[in-house]
Amino acid sequence: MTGQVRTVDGRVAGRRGQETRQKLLDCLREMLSTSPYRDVKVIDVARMAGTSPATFYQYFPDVEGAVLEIAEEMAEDSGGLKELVDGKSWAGKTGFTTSEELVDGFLAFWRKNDAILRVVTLGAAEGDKRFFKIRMKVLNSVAAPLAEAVRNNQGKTDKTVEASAVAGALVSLLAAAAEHGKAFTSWGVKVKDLKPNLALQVYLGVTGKKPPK
Amino acid sequence: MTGQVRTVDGRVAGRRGQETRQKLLDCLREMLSTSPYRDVKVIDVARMAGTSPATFYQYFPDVEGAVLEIAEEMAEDSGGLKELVDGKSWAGKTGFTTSEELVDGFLAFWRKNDAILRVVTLGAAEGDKRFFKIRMKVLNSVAAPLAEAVRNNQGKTDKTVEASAVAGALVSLLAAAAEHGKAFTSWGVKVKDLKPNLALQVYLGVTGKKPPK
DNA sequence: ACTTGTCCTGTCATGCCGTCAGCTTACAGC
DNA sequence: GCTGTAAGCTGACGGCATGACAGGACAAGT
Repeated sequence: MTGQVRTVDGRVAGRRGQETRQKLLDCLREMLSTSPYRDVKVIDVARMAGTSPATFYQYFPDVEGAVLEIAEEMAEDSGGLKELVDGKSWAGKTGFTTSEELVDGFLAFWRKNDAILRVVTLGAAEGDKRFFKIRMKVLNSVAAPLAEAVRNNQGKTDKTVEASAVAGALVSLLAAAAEHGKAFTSWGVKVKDLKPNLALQVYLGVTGKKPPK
Repeated sequence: MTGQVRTVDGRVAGRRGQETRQKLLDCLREMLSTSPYRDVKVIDVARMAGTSPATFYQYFPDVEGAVLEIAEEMAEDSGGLKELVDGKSWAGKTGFTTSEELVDGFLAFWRKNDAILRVVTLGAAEGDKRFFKIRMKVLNSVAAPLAEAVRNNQGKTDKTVEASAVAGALVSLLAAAAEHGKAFTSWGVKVKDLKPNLALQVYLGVTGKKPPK
């Protein structure tokens, strides 16, 4: 699908070129997690990678372009989140374990990619379609199978559109908790209680029942 | 409380100075809602205000400093959100109306200030304490009275800490919906259904019961 | 050794950042 | 009206980031 990796001016990148390119992406990633997005400069990334700004511009149109690259890579990676829901049981105690593992996995994924996800979230909020699409891909990797679970476990009274809405709300809540965990602790939620609380919310949303003790 | 407005180098600002300062803030606000945060430049703000970059630096240390100013102003303004909850009844149909009006008011506030709130949210996520504090002030203007409502309307079994947690989760959901409304519509939630759905969630969270039809 | 195509950097023009000295304006005291 | 003082603003400057280009370094094949 992707064809070959190409430079900005259309040349195909060879082995050495791809290494340099990757190194730049890695350094940018590192940079994003240590500096505010607004302060990330091409020259700093290039320096960190032991190369020159000109080299950076051979492979990426600008910082945003390179960020999109990283974000797309992460979005691919987010496909693995599906396995946290797909084919899992939501019955009784097993169901609550499913919920706990989902919360755990989701938060872990977010924490691992928090720097890049911050930028993606900002871009999406600013109305950039490319970032929006990437964000939806990540959220949908959980929301889609979760909606399916809701459909299978909720009563038959609700319409199909409700299931997606419930799943969306739950995923939004998880994302908010992952991105602003500190807000919850300042609301009196102890760090160790955050995951159980979220797991409870998810279980309630999917099954509509209180979990077994 | 605030004392006088001062320039960066310590002079007190007079009438004309305050006007210029305010004009710069207004233009920055405008700028933020039309350009990505990363691309907002001092020189553009100054040009738009019909002044020079040097003047900008007389009143603000940098773009971030000016943004903080706007954000603090907005945080003050957010105090009005309290009235959406304080002294309202959560009983029966009236209760659901309370919930609807809360959702409506919150979303309206967020929409009105969405540009600055995006930046505040980013800053908070990046770990900046000043932005975090401002964000908490906005969220708490709803979360605090909402927690009180939860305590008054939920059963007596739950501990006090739970009420804050529930209120926090609800407010987080509202913020997510306000900031990423498009995500919900792409999950099949029609624009006109978003507010009723949120109102339902809030009502459920506060009272623990389904609303009367 | 020579050729070819990839890869990187030195250099340059441009433009923004952030600071300073110094000019203008407002105003209070006389 | 004159003058001193502080407020208000800007031109100009060194410094740095951006983005483009030409040309040198390098690897691989002939």
